[in-house]
Parts: sequence; structure tokens; C-alpha cells
Amino acid sequence: MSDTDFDIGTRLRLLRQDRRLSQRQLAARAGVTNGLISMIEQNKISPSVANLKKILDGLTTSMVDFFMETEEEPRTFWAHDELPEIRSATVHGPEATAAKLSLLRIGRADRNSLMMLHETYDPGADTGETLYSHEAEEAGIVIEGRIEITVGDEVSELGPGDAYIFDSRRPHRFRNTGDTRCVIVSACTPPTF
Amino acid sequence: MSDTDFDIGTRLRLLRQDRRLSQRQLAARAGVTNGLISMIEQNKISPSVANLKKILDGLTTSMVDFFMETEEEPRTFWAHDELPEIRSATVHGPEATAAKLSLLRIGRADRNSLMMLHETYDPGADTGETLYSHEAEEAGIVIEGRIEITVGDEVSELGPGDAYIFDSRRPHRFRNTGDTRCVIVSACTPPTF
DNA sequence: AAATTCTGCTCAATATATTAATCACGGCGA
DNA sequence: TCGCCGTGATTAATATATTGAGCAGAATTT
Repeated sequence: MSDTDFDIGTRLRLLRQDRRLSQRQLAARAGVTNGLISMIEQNKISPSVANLKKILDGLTTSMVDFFMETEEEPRTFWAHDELPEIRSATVHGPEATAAKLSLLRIGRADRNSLMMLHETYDPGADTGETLYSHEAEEAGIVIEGRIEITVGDEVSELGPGDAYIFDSRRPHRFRNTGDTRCVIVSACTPPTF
Repeated sequence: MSDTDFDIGTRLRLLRQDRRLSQRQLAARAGVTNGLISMIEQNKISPSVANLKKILDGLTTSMVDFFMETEEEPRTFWAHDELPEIRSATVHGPEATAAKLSLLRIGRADRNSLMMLHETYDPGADTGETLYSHEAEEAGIVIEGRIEITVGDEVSELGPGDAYIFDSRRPHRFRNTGDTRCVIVSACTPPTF
């Protein structure tokens, strides 16, 4: 809820009004219906990129230009709920209970040479064996709860204040085997995942 | 068919493979299903911008960066079927017969100070009264067929070789009243529509 | 080899976007 | 005031995207 809904609607509306076009006029140019444009401008729907492109063509604007202004400029400070979530998927555990895993990202692969994550593991959450990525190192420290971490053939359960550091190419897995949620703060460099 | 379908699929696939992620891994990160990613990579569907954003977040890539490489660099030459179409909508005439109007664009408002159009009016096609846009001038010459042009209170029917030039702020309308299609080549500056 | 676990792709069911038509509101002219 | 045409918003019907499960093939392990 923090990231997926950036305001396409008003951006489009402003652009259209700048061109002095009504929704119907733009619709005719783009080859879509006016209702669609109305919905989009109210952020009631998320248009397909194909249709968005049609509309932008009608405004003689490119995708890049459109998202350029939507795009946030390089920032320094972020409120917690502004942090983009990477793994929002609900991982289904072996039991019926679905375990959740949340990764909030600080820094971006294409802008920074360092990336941090605020990781929250609900009881039962499990990353599964992950691939070895490019040359990278990652480290972290447990803030709250307990977590079982496997790196290569080493296994350890860490609690608040405990920490880890390893080469990302070694296969690794994080599992919350307890019944209380676990919070970790980690960092990696370079942020190539 | 020339413009709306730029190749998002392979661009996404390349990006994913560069990150050494499988479709499922990426899907988990993005919070969507692997099937969806498969479809998108094959260009079988056009994803919603919301879902594309989710996926790009999973790849720690921004919309701008994504479309940047999709974007064509400044070009000089264009094949006819590469020209982007502005007004692809089928305008329904008063009769049951739907009249078509096609505008192919040469040059872009955000890059050029001059824009040209290759306009094709099927029999019955009609632009309707258009708004007066910003300060601009437009001119054109008829290549094929005949067209009735209204500018302000002046009306004239032009044939092959005939031409026009006027201030865009004056209300204007183009109508093909004949039974054969009409082709016009026009130019305007600045291209603010 | 057989079993296991990947990979990406496909299909029916479902959710969502898109259309086409209509609505209510406001401005404008008779 | 009445009707007419413009605007943007809304609705039910339709088309499309998305899900969730299952498929076959390739690579690894036993």
C-alpha cells in the first residue's frame, strides 16, 4: 500500500488539461473511450501499459517523460511507510497457515552502491534456499524475536542483538521457527541481489 | 499496429535474466504469479501499470529506467509503417457507415520544434470543430482526393496540389465530403497541438 | 536410470479493465 | 425559462488480465 499506487491519475489529468483537451477529445485521438480516461484520472483503475501508451501518444508524450515526473528525485530521508516493499507475496507454509515475509528496501540498485533491508518474518515465514547472486556481501543484526539462519552447512538461531555476515554467493535461508515475529535489519553491497 | 506494441516482453525477460532470477522467484518478490510473468514476457498480454510496477520493484528498477531502454533514441529516418498514429479512433458518422481518419505523426512535441502529419481521410471522415490551441501556425497540401476545409468563416474545397496555411487559434474543421479517400501532408509549429 | 527439483508454459476460473450508453450538472442562446 | 450541447462521472455488458493449478522438458541427485 506504500508503493504500488503512485498517482497516475492527476498526472494524466494535468497533462491533458495542459493540452486543452477534453476527455472525449483525447479519447478520440488515443483510440479509447472517454469513460476509461475518466476512470484512470480518478485512479479507479490501473490501465494496461498498452492503453496508457495509446493515450500518451494522443498527448504526444512518451512513457519516459510521463513517468519522469511521477518519479521521485534522489532523496535522503524516508518515513517508514514510504519504504518500498520487495517481497509482498504471502508465502504458503506446509501447514494451512500462511506465513508472511516483508522486505522493506532502503536504497536502490541503480543509484546506490549500498542497500539495506528492514525484514519482518512472521511465525513460520521461510525464504527457502536462495540462489547465489553476484559477488556481494551481506550482513545483518536481529532486532526482535528469533530466527534460524542457514548459510552453506552452518546453521544458527539468532536472537535480539545477534548478528551475521557472509558472502552472498553461499546459499542461504532464513526461517522463523518460533511463534513470535522476528525483525532483522540487514545490509548488502553491491546491491545486485 | 505500428506503435502500441513495443516489446516489453523481451525487455523484461532480459532484465530478469540479468538479475539471475527465475520467473517464480521474481513473482514471489513482486507479489504476483509466475504465470503472469510468463505471459508478459511472451507479449501475450499487456500488464497493468500497477502490476508492472510491482514487478519492476521486485527487480529494483524504476519505470523510467525500464522505458528508457524501450524508448527509441532520436532518429532521422522512418519507414512509413513506423510512424506513430495519433487519431486511430473510428469516428462514427451520422449514417451507419463509420468513417475513418488516420493521422501519422512525424516529429515529437517534446523533441522537435516542428511537427508534420500524414493525414488520411476516408470518405465521410470529419474532424469536427477543433479547439484553438496555443500560438501556432499550420499549413498543408493535398496529395490525393478532395477535402472541404473550414477555417473561421472561410470554406474551401481543395484537390491535389492545392494548399492552405492559417493560424491554429482559428477554429478549423476538415471534412471529406466526396466518395474517395483524401491524403494530406501538413506541418505545424510549434507542435503544441 | 529413477526420482527429485528445477525451468517456463498453458488452461479454466476469477478478478479486473474497457466499452458503450446513460446520467446529472453547468453554460449558453433563443 | 426552456431546450441544446458541452463537460466529467457512472452503470451494466463485455473483453481482457490475473490467478492457481497442472503440464512437459531439462538439469541434478540418488
